Amino acid sequence: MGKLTARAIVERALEIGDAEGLDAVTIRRLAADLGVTPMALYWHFKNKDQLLIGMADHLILGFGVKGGDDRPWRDRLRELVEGLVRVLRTHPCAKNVLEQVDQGAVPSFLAVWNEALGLARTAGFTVEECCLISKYLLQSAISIADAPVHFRPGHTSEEIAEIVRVKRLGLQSLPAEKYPNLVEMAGPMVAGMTADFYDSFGVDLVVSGVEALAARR
Amino acid sequence: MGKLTARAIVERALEIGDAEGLDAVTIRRLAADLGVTPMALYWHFKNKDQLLIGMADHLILGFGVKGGDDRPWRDRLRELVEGLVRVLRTHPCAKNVLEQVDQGAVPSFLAVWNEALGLARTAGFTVEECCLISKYLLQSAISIADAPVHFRPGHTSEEIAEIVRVKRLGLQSLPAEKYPNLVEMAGPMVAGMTADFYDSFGVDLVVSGVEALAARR
DNA sequence: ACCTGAACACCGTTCAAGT
DNA sequence: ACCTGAACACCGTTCAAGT
Repeated sequence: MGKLTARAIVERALEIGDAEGLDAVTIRRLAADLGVTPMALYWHFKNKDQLLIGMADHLILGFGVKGGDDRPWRDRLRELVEGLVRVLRTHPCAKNVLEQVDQGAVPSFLAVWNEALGLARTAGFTVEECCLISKYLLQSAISIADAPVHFRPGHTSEEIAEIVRVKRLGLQSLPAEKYPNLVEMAGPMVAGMTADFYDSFGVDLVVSGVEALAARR
Repeated sequence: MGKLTARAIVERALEIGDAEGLDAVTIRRLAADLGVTPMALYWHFKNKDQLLIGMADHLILGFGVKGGDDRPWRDRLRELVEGLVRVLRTHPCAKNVLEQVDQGAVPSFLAVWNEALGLARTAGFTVEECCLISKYLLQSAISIADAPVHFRPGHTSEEIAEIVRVKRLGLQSLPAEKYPNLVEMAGPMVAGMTADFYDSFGVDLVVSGVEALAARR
């Protein structure tokens, strides 16, 4: 039968987190799902923080950083952000996991960070600027990947439609004289767009900022 | 004596969160600090989520959104992001609070969001683009405001120096062949920079992206 | 209106013990 | 090496009751 391994634990934890939210990922609940005592998990992970780090690492491992090639840094930067967004997008709880974790303790995240640093460096920025830019790039990818309600798996389309409806009503019932733009754009705001739009326009937005500053020096 | 009011509760909660981290903000701990029974808080806030919303609202209330004036949207956009960053910077737990909260339930946050939407609209973006851009702008401001260790109040400079030292060692002891850039730049990476650098360069980065895309249409 | 007391169902985690 | 059992110190929250 499925042996209790660190990997199996992490994967089950991600399933729960994706389907029911990260709050549902509890040592006790997770153990019950795995048919095991809560304490059994402590043999594989020192504590819950380490489990979360394991989850974060597993998330990003799906995105293998391909090291140096000889294309211009703009292309490689765009590819990095696009790839990261695409991978994170497959897990609804990705943003939550990465927020709760000490990112410096996640090996696969460090690999991406290292790559971003290198790219910024070859773009000609100062060391301090590279630090800020690399952090900013990863953070932006995470927030862009944090999809609106629609893409969540594990929900029927009726459930999703209902969630969207409630959210839209919430915005539309706001005082229109205080938040005119929000009320007016409530529909599109809440509707979310296709993942493609997010990927291309969102990534454009982030990458363009870096390119603009690079061109300015 | 200081009466128990929603405002007093929120302010005490923010003090605890800033000084000891948001995890330390617990209904029971907060009540104890206020010299009151845990249940007393439930009269003023329906549950802990509402308390967090109150905290988030209090954070951003310090930043009054000044509505329409006639300057070009670029200037107003930059001012918006700068102002938001500056206000959030005063509270170490700001990012954490805003992450945990349903931002659509925070009135003062909605006001900023509404303003950002309007600015994006006058910049000539489509409705969908405005939605993405406004979310992105606020999210970026939050992440830029999330200062490196240095600015934290409530710590002596020795304590801060120690924290930085540990963090730097953590990076430097990484395998240099796997994360060459991280190891090399560990110093500046962890050192953090002056708030001014963050404010100007960070805000530049974000705003430049929007400007570049606006110019492209 | 505003607060307390006692209770409930949950947490993460430790520690000794089993195989 | 890998897992269990019992216990500890915490949570958020409800509900009835006090003033």
